[in-house]
Amino acid sequence: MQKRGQSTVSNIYDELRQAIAKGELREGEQLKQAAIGEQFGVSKIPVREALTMLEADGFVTLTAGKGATVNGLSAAEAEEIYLMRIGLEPLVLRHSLPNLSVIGLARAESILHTIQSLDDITQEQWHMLDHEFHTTLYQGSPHERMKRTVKLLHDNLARYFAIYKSYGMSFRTESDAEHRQILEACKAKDGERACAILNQHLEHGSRKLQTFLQNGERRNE
Amino acid sequence: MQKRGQSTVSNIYDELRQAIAKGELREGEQLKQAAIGEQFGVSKIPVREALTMLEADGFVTLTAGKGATVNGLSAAEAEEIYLMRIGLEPLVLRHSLPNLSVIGLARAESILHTIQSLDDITQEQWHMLDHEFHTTLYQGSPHERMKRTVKLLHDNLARYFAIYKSYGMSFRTESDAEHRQILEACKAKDGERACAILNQHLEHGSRKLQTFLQNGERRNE
DNA sequence: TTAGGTATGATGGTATACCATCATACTAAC
DNA sequence: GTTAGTATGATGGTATACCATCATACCTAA
Repeated sequence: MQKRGQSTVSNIYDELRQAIAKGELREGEQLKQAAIGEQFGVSKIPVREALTMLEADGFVTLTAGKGATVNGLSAAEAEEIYLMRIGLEPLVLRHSLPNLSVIGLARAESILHTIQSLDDITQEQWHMLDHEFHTTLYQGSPHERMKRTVKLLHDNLARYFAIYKSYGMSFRTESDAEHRQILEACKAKDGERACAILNQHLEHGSRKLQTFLQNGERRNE
Repeated sequence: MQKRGQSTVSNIYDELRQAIAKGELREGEQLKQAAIGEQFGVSKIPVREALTMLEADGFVTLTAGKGATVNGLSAAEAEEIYLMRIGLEPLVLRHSLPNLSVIGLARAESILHTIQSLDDITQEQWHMLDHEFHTTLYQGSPHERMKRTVKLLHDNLARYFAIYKSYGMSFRTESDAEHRQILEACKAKDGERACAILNQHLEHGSRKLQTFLQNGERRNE
């Protein structure tokens, strides 16, 4: 029953979350406890706990007597998530910067290199590396709660990135350029500047996503 | 967070959260599922779900094989919560302001009157009214996710306010004065100014709480 | 033919039961 | 007397079982 180290519940949680992020589970789809339990070879109990956690994290909605349904996506929600990122991430970065080690900066740099060296990169990979880059810069911050919230926001955004065939190469190059600028400011320990660019970076990301959400070609439908 | 009707689970969740907020359950205390279940006349299953939610909301920690323990309080966490409020609430207020109805403003004003008219007010009452005031001003915002997060932050802060015999009348009067200034700026639809004062208001709140956490007299211990 | 009601099946919610694990205490041996 | 090992009880985790509720489809009656 017990998979080494990881608990049953978090396994189910991870699998379901990935399935939702990848769009394998469509919006509005009902998640049936018995079916999921059978799929994982467990009973409904751990499934219910995983669903409860998914609700807390904003991926599904539990309605009494009707079970869990996958939350829908909307341009408004995407904008809101970016707004929260704008509110929180510059603060995290600013508090992280003084404690950011040379090693951390080097790791961030290597992530940027990885992104640029990979010519043919999937949307998923790119988004993961993007997340990794930001997270690395935040590692100096002692604010675990904020970082957890930020991670959740990134995870929720992943769904939006996933539903597009191509997110536009132009966006990526612009984004990567901003990443580099942020990194340079961090190296120079210029918190003011780093935050300003990060802010801009997020504003740009938000706007780009909005235009895609209005004009872009959906992957599923 | 979780509404899910007035189900058994949310009842347990609410009761436990209140008990934690009031300090009836001390930090580090182990929450035994069987005992809680018996107390509510239910089995462990709904209790476990309530505990899962409490963990998601930051009140307890679930460790595999050891159950749930009440999270500790720390000056660092209090500061972090205020930092998140500073990051988020001005944004919410700014987006709420254009949609804020006259009725909403009137309600906020009446809350201020209530606070000032009540001479002998408990810490709990004051904190609830404070929360109510802020929430009312945010009601014009369409950003449900942000508002949910902000509410969580307020709820977590409630624990810190609860552990002190008196939170200091001087703080309250200063805070109330700032409330009024915020309200006036909102009435004038001056978002810039309202946000600036709100920011200051939160900074002050954070600093006051910090000094109390370092010097204040604990209620329990 | 249509509408309404009932029956049946599916699904969610919760209690009971069982097992694994951890902590604690007691006993035995050095 | 102290320490280590084992046994027992407490507790958490999960499966099974049962019940309530909701949806759907079929049947009956107007």
